[in-house]
Amino acid sequence: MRLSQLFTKTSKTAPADEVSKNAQLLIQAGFVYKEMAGAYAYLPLGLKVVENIKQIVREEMNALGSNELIMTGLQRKDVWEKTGRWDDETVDVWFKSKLKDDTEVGFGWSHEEPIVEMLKQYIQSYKDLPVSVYQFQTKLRNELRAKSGIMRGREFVMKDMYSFHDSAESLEAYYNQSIEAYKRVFDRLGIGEETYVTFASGGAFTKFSHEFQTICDAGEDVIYLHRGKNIAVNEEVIDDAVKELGISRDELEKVKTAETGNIFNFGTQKTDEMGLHFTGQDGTEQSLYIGSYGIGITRVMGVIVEKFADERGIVWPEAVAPAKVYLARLGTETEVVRAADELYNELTKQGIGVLYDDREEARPGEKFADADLMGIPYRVVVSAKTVAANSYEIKRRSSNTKGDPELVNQTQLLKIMSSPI
RNA sequence: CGGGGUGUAGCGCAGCCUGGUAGCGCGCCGCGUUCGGGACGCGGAGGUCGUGGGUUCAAAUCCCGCCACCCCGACCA
Repeated sequence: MRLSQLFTKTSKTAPADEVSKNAQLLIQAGFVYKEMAGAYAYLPLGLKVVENIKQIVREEMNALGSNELIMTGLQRKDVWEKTGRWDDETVDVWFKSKLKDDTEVGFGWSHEEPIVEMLKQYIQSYKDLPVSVYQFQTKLRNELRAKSGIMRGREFVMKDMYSFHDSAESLEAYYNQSIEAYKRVFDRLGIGEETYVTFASGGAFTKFSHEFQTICDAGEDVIYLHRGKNIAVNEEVIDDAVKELGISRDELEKVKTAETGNIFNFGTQKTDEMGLHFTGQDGTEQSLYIGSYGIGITRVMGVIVEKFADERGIVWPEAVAPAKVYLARLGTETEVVRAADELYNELTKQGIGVLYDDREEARPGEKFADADLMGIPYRVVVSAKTVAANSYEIKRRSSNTKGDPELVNQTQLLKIMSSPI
């Protein structure tokens, strides 16, 4: 992508009405636009990040044998009434409206009930099971108060997966597989080491559910952590968990975290309430077991910004960055332009994402500052100097890599660029 | 939803206390000089001062209502 064609601009000043680091930087760098409190539009660069995160999640969900689909934003009242969750007293985040003929409809804050209802049409026999489906959906929740930028909004993108089984054992096996899949997701997103499978309140069927909690000061949760034993417990169930797991509270470290994912065993309650059954091998009607598995896509994006940003701006892990390299062209001399264009074409041809700063009016300092603010992993400079030396200058963005920019030839550059993430 | 704070140019702000021609920086447009870490000079454009009402000869400024945004708390199957 050429910056000269990108309509967004960076700003030297952070927006005054945002306090959270993620919203400030994402707005400053032109990744998101705030439409209203708790609702952000994703601009080209921000959208690229969202899509990169989604793609990683998609690959891992597909590897679990799950089927991607997309449910509707508008939802039926009667479907939710079956489980008593249409009631505003029970679910206090509903956005509701009416059709022209006065039929009440809800805006999807979750999709469990509609998916169960939908699957009644397709699941009748044990031969149809197990089934796993997932989607990336914009969830709409009428939160009393939006906060923390894109980490806690009224409109956000979530991956939600649901699995359906003919036995508790089948569900449990899949549940455990999904834990491993989630770990791979967070590893690939670059926050695996800081994300803990955490015991949390379970609900009707199991004593505990599992949350994926990422250490983050801007998060809303508090967990108790034993890094050595890799045990994490949400504050809300700490007393129960200490008893259950036979650990002492004193050996646990208290840390602030953001809930980036959660998985939940529903047992058969919801399918029974909604009348989703199957015929077993013995010809009798039996109850289905459901698991539900969420990952907050846009929240993950916010957490990544919060965790890695430094005083110069965002620092994206390579796997989610909107581009792998920021190509800064300094100068407008014919040979400089030619060299930069050629490199841009070559990198693009090789499938390497490039943000090409071909702006004629921007001075070097401005380009460097933008490269830093946008958090692109590599910065490559093409200038009269580098052309004369028949080389390119390359520098990593990440704050933990020290050292000045180095000059490399095209072969070396391409080798670095195509190296595994 | 309770408490607190803030709304003035695209962005960041001053002006309000003490009413009297709406200002600064960044950004934007034009010309010139510059050109490796957000350059400089000259010229220029851009404003329902959140909104509705009230007081006054006169309101960005004083009073009342409303709206929006932010923070703390509560809430977060």
